[in-house]
Amino acid sequence: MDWRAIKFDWNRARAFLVTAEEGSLAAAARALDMTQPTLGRQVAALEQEIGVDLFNRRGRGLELTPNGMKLVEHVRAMGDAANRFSLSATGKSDIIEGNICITTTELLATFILPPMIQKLRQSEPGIEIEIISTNDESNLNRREADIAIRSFRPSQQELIVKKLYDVKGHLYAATSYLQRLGNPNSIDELNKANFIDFEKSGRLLSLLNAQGFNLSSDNFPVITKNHNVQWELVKQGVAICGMLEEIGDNEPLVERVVVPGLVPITAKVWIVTHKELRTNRRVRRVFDFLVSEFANYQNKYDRS
Amino acid sequence: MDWRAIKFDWNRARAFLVTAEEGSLAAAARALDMTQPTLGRQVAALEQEIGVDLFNRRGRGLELTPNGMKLVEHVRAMGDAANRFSLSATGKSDIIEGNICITTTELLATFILPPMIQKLRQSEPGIEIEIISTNDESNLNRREADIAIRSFRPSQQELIVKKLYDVKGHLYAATSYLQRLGNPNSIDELNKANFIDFEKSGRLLSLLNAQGFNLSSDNFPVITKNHNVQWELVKQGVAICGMLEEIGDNEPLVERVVVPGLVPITAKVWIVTHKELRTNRRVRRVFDFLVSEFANYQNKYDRS
DNA sequence: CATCAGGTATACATAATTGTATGGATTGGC
DNA sequence: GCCAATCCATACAATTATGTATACCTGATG
Repeated sequence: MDWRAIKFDWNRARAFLVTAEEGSLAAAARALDMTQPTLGRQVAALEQEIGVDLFNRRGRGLELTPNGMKLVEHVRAMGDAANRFSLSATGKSDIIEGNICITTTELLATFILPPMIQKLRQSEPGIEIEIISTNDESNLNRREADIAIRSFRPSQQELIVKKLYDVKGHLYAATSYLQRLGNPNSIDELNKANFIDFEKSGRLLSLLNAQGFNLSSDNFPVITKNHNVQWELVKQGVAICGMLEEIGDNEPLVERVVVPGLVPITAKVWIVTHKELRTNRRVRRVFDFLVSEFANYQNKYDRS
Repeated sequence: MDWRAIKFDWNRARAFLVTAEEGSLAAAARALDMTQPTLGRQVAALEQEIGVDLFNRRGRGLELTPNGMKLVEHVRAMGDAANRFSLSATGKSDIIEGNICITTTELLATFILPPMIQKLRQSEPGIEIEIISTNDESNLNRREADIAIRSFRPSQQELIVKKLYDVKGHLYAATSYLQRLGNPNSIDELNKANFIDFEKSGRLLSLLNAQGFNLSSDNFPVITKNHNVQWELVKQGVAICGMLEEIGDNEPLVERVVVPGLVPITAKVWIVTHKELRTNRRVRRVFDFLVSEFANYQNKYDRS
């Protein structure tokens, strides 16, 4: 067999791929933990090697040429295969030391995960933990994380999913704020209150209106995706927001908003990992640990 | 987007792939024009990076571990994509300078191609030519060559095929050898002659027996795939072999074996290139040049 | 059982790649 | 129309990967 077509520097293909996807050399360099000159040189070397202009240098970032757009398909295929390789390789590794990346919501990352991670670090000092706190869905097939903890069952195939616990939440407000509202005693009275939503589309809005509220966007003067910010605003008496029962009940500055007809918010929390990774000792250790910790957490809370 | 899974050194994946396919680090190094220590270090680094043993070091060569066998599937996919990338990239290149690899039979490479290449080199000094002279079928999809000139239509898809010329051949023998045989005048008399075949399976044998000969393997005391060797043996009066009409007729040491009922050997010669390469200026230049040269060649010979 | 061919691993010098620092250029906002 | 931010290209130093030479190992062969 001959390998003429394979002799080229594959790292240059990688540089091409990431640069094309990220849109600029600088962004690609950040993504790959390299420097912009390095990426620039790799891409330039690839262009010279194959004799094809891949990008048009524009003031702001780079732009794929028509040829580049066709060729990026192939390096994307390489990247997909590289992903599968990496995924499968990690699954077959049996060394316990190393990095584990967990992605979860800001709520869980802030209020629930930290003590668990502390405990895990003590029992497994060789495992380094990286937590990506984002409310965006992440793609485990691309190994954006090893383990995800989400409040929905992911749609992707090839994943292992397990229910962690049933989360229960309520509306909370600062005592001072409720007093200012005149201690509302019905849903109707709450219709003039202010709430904090995650996004303009109004997730909380539609949830509450489904329960008999009659809210409009006027009731949501503050919008932030960041749960911590939400919570601080509520503690300061700015508005009302939803919060996990166990967190809200333990915060002295706030109290549950209790009116007839208002039912608790419930959701399920799932832990997810890629099928391939389940066979990795390190991933399995963390996965099982979290499952067990969340079981303890739920039991402890249910009893109290 | 995150690129955790893609950050690893892709050249190490390439080293893994070629080593697995070739069976040893040394062979892989030869295939990639690198040195064995380099390949060894790359593979070792990959093994350490992913924490998986890919090969068992054995005295003679390396042997894939079970994990390695599974993982090589993915790097093979990377390699296939790399192939497609390379193929497509070369097709989109518009620089005329560079290397072109032509594979053809020993016969054509020795007797017909050289003057054409000489002429091409003069008109296109920027194009470097590499000629692979082998009677084995080569795989253009894997870019073992850019252009192939063969006496059969290749079965592979994605190829561009064009008939170059009709080749005519005869049996030739040294005058001295024919005298020793008593200047045979019939096929029957030739049945006691010696011939030279390409391989043990007996391509020439079956060809001649189909024409009324009654030959066995005893008639083929010398077997060599190498046409040059065949031809030299014939000139020395060792045996009879087939040869292109225009070459044989111009060789004073030999003469056509002419007996009643013996018909010329005919075949078609095809030029082949990959579809993607046809759009490459360099390949197209050489391709078109060869088509035109072979047309001239056939005309010139037909008139004489 | 000795020899030889082919293969792998290591030491060291060399070559190539990478990072740092910096200049120049373009875009978007005020 | 200017300023700030962002990005690309280049010079030089530091790091890293590579090749050469060589020792050592294994399996085939006579």
